[in-house]
Amino acid sequence: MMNKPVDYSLYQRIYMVVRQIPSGKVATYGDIAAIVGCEARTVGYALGELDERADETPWQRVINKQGGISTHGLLQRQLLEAEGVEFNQHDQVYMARFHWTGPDPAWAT
DNA sequence: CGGCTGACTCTGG
DNA sequence: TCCAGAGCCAGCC
Repeated sequence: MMNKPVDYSLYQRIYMVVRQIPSGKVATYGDIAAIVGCEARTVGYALGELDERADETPWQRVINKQGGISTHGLLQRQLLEAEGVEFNQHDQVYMARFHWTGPDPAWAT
């Protein structure tokens, strides 16, 4: 069903995609970037403007490609573990088990 | 309109 | 394996 091309800003689209990540799963900056059509850095910049207290967007589910956390490590890790995401001895998420494989088909634009 | 800032990823040495 | 440089987007003074 063709949704009208909403004039949401790139940042808004990024947040939109992030909210598609189910609890207990994680996605990388590159994944989000590929979906909204921008560079990985831009995704990081967008998330950087979020208030950590803003529960509207599960920013903690977005991690780097290494499966680790770039900054504010502790808080983000705590939140992920609370959702059932496990870390190995390298402080990286078990991507094979928790990596989000993409948006829900029913979501399709 | 110019300049600054910021949660990434890849490549080479 | 560790470190530095490049890439060059969007939003806010």
